[in-house]
Amino acid sequence: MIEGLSPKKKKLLERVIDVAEAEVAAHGAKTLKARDLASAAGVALGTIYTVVEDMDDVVTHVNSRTLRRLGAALRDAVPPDGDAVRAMHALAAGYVTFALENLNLWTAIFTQSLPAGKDYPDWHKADYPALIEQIIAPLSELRPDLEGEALILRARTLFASVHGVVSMSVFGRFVGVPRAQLHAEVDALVDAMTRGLEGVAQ
Amino acid sequence: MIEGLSPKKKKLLERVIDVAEAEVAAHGAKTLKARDLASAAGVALGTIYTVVEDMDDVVTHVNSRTLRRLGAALRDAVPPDGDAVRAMHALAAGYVTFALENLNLWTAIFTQSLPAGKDYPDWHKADYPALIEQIIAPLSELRPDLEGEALILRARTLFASVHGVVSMSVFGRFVGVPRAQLHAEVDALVDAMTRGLEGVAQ
DNA sequence: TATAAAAATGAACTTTGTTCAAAAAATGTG
DNA sequence: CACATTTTTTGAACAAAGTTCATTTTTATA
Repeated sequence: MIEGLSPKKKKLLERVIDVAEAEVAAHGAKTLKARDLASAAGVALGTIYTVVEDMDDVVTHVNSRTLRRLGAALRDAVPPDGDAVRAMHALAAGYVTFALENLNLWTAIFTQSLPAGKDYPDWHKADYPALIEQIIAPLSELRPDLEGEALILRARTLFASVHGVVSMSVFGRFVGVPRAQLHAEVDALVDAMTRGLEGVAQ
Repeated sequence: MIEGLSPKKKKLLERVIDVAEAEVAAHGAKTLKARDLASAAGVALGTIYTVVEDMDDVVTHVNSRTLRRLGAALRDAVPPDGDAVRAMHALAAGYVTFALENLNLWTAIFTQSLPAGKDYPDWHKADYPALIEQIIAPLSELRPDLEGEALILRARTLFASVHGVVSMSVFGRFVGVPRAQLHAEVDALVDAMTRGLEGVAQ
């Protein structure tokens, strides 16, 4: 990522990501253009290719930033004193709020796709766990019988279901929950999941 | 869509969509190329623009087809004699199976996005309800207290949550449920939602 | 058959990502 | 400091790819 970059190049990379982030936040990842990046960063077209592999790489950097901010938001969301159910609701609400307040950046995370054969770099994958990390503790409390793999698996299901509701709503097409009812419906989902999880065998 | 098209053009449009569908199924929507479409359909480059607005229009046609096939699959999935819980599980399983058996086509539905300002045509939007239509009846049975808007709202939440789990798993990145456990986790989700829905006030 | 309308064509234009030989700047050395 | 060497920057050039449209070809009609 920033491995063997000189301080100067590091600065340039940061500047390029700054500019890209602003553009994605304003208009989405689809309208990112190499020429715009270059001129906004104050360098010639070819120069950005000395700190970045290609345009996907730029978006991946932006997405890593967003994932880290999302991770921090979720860490801050869960109250230190509440019980597990409270924590779950706080996390879900935090996720909804982050998505709504970072619409384009949040969307960019989940709509990028690399050409066949290319894989995401490790430094980017390292940011994925932020999505479910905070869920595991309260879930483990609600389901003391789940451990290790099974616990993580259920945390993933829980996250993905909430993500789906938010995603469908934000996406706007199809049959998403209207924005106004999003928080309420996600709460209902978390309630249902929590109770369901308590009562379900296995 | 096919409004005022001559029989000849209708044939051509069908051929173009056939070719596009095959390409999307094989390699995804990202690699669709106008020149490939034209040569595979046996016409010159410019000719496809006499039956199609642009490349997004082509993908939208393919997606409408897939939505209609998905709708049919879901209609066929629910057993005529089972109870509501059975129906829910059958629908969820049908959705998972369809997604897995139509990976690229199913993905194309949810990853397309039009440039700012453009909206999807009505003939495409008409295919959206297929996603939740079948859910409403069994849900109404499980929640006789929900009617009209509230019932539909909850159906959307239910669909979106299942979709999220499938989507995260198929997407492969992030923290999705491994393919092997997908059916089981979706079942668990539906169980939880069903029980939760039964017990939750409002 | 001659004329008009419809359809098909593909060259040309546009936009965009990416490369790379050349120029410029920075760094090191005697 | 002058020169050589390395590093960095540059932007013209190239390669897709989508889209348009004047021209040609085909079809329909009188």
